[in-house]
Amino acid sequence: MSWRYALKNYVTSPETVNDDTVIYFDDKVSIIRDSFPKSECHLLILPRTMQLSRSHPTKVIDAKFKNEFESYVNSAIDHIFRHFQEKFRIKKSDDDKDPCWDDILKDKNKFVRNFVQVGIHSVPSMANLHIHVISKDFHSVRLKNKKHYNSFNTGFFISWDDLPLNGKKLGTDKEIETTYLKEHDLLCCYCQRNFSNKFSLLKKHLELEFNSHFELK
Amino acid sequence: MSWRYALKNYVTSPETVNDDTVIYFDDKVSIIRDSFPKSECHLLILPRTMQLSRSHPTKVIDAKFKNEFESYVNSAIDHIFRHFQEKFRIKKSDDDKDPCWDDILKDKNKFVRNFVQVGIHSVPSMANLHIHVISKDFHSVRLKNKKHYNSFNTGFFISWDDLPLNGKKLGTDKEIETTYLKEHDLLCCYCQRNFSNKFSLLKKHLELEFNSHFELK
DNA sequence: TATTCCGATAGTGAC
DNA sequence: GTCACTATCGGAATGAG
Ligand SMILES: Nc1ncnc2c1ncn2[C@@H]1O[C@H](COP(=O)(O)O)[C@@H](O)[C@H]1O
Ligand SMILES: Nc1ncnc2c1ncn2[C@@H]1O[C@H](COP(=O)(O)O)[C@@H](O)[C@H]1O
Ligand SMILES: [Zn+2]
Ligand SMILES: [Zn+2]
Repeated sequence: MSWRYALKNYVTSPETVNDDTVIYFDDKVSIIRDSFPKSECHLLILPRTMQLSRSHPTKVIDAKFKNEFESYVNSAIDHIFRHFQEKFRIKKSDDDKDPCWDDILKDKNKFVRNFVQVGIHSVPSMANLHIHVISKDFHSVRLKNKKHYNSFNTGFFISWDDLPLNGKKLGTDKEIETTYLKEHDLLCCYCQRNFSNKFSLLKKHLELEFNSHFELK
Repeated sequence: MSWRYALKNYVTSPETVNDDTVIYFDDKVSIIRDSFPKSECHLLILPRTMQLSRSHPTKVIDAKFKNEFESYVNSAIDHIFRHFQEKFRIKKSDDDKDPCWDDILKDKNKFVRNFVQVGIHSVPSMANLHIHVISKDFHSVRLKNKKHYNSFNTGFFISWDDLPLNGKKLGTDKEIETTYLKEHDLLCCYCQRNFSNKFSLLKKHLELEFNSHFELK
C-alpha cells in the first residue's frame, strides 16, 4: 500500500491503534493527532464512511456535510483550547500592546477566532478525506520547509467557513502548488512580516513570536 | 580594494611577491601560477603596461598585441610541457587505442595541440588583463562547480587563435553567462560524454580519465 | 565569469 | 505524506587607520 493511504487504518480500524494517536472515534469519524504536527496542536478529523473517505474535500464538503460534522469540529477545537489552557500562560509584556492576546486563554470564542484554523488543503496528499484543525502558532520541530508553512498560510488552505466553494475555480494541482507553495512569500502569521523565501529566518522568528506570547505553566 | 583587483600586485610589483606564484616577470609581463588552478597546470600572463592591464581582452587583443606577446605565450606553454614531462608518464593500456596520447610527452607540438589551451574568458572577473594558459586535464581540487568547468570548456573561453574577434558579436555579459555557464551541459573534454548538470559525476569521471592516461613518474 | 559560507531548491530511494 | 542523503543552485560578504 502506498504512502497516500497512511491514514487508512485510522478510518477503518481506529480501535486497533495502540498509541495515543486516536483521541476519539465513533461510527462517523475518527479524530487523531497529526503524526507530523505543524503546530503545538494539530488534529485531523477523518470521516469513516468509505464513500466519503474516498472523496476529494473540495467536491464533497457541502452544507449537508458541514452540518453533519460541525459538532466534531467543535470537539476538536475544544480539545485544542483545553490543551493550551493546561499547558500555557499568556505572557504580558509592556511592549506588546496588541489586545489580540488579552484573556485569549480565558475566552474560548476569542481563542478560536484568533488562534485556530479549520479547513482542508486544496491539493491533499493523503487519499483519505481529512479536515485539519490546527492552532495558529506553527511552533513545531516538524515544520521543516516552505511547503509545510505555506500549506497552512496561503490560499492553499481552504477554511471550513469558505466551503463549499460553489463552483469557484482553483486551477490545476500543479498551478496551485506553484502559486501557493513555491512562489508565495513566507508571511509571519503573527505580525505579517514578509520573509520572502527565507525559511530559516522565519523559523527563528516564529520561535521568538511564540515565546513572546506564551510561557509554560 | 575589491576582489576584482586581486591580480593587481602581480602587475605592478611582481618583485615584491614572496611566494612562488610569480614564475617570470620583465618590463612587459608577469607570468604567474593561477592561485586557484582549475587544472594540473594553470598559468596567467599579465601584461604590465597599465593601459593594457586596464583593457578588456576582447577589445585590446589584436594582431599587434598577439605579435608582441606570442613569445610569452610560448614560454608559458613550455613551462607546462616541462611540468608534465617531469611529473608524469603516459599510461599504456590495451583498451585505450586512442593515438592522441601516444608520445604526447615526447612531442611538444602534439602536446600543445591536444592538451593545452590558451585564451581568455569572454567575461573576465578579474579587472587586470590576463591570458589563461592551462593544461586540458581539469584535474584539480580547485575545480569546484559547473561555472569553473564551463568557463574553460564552452564558447565562454575564447582561444588565442580565434582572436581578434573582428567585430563578431558576443551578446551581453548576462546572456553569455546564462548560455555558457549556467545552461550549457557539462561535456567531458576527454571523451565528449554529456553529464548534463551533474557536476559531481563529471568530477569523478575526470578523476578516472586523468588516472587512465597519466601516472606519476 | 575571484572564494567562501550558508541556505534554498531539487531528486532519490525507502519494502 | 515522512526522513535521510546527496547535490545543485543561489545570494551575501569579502577590507581595514
Ligand atoms: N502516518 C500518519 N499518521 C498521521 N498523520 C499523518 C501520517 N502521515 C502523514 N500525516 C499527516 O497527514 C496530513 C496530510 O495532509 P494533506 O494530505 O496535505 O492534507 C499531514 O499533515 C501529515 O503530517
Ligand atoms: N589572488 C589571486 N591570485 C592569483 N590568481 C587568482 C587570484 N584570485 C583569483 N585568481 C584567478 O584569476 C583567474 C581570473 O579568471 P577570469 O577573470 O575569469 O578570466 C581565475 O582563474 C582565478 O582562479
Ligand atoms: Zn512575526
Ligand atoms: Zn570522459
